[in-house]
Amino acid sequence: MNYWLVKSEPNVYAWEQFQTDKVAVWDGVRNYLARNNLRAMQKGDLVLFYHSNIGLEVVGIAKVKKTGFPDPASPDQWTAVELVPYKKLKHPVSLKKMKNCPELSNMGLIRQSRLSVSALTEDEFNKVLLLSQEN
DNA sequence: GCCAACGTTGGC
DNA sequence: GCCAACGTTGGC
Repeated sequence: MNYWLVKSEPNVYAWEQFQTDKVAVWDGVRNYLARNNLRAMQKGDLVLFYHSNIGLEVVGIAKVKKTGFPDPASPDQWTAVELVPYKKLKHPVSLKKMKNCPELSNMGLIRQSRLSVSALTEDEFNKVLLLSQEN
């Protein structure tokens, strides 16, 4: 089991829309490191869903439904996956909160904020869930 | 292969 | 709206 974090701008594709859709093709990623992360995803992996630009918080957990397949727009080079909503967090976890948390200082989101798909350790994943229990 | 110029992302 | 960080491009 691996853990990941994906970013989405809520004015482009928000968690609420994702929940309505029940499934989302995660394509359009045009960064090699992010692509490698997409390719490393396994079915059933859990993925934190982060709202960038607006909100700046982790709002839910998604699950990998379909593993890396060719991005329809650029099948030779790029990769897409399919995600389904798994759980909405009880309380969103803000970037500020994560930045203030020493255990999360190595998190991909904080170290390299521009990376759209990053890997998380199990500890980091669990810590974010823990923070989402608090108000 | 280096590096300057430029574009994009995303937090503030 | 600004700017730092990062990736890409292209001239040399």
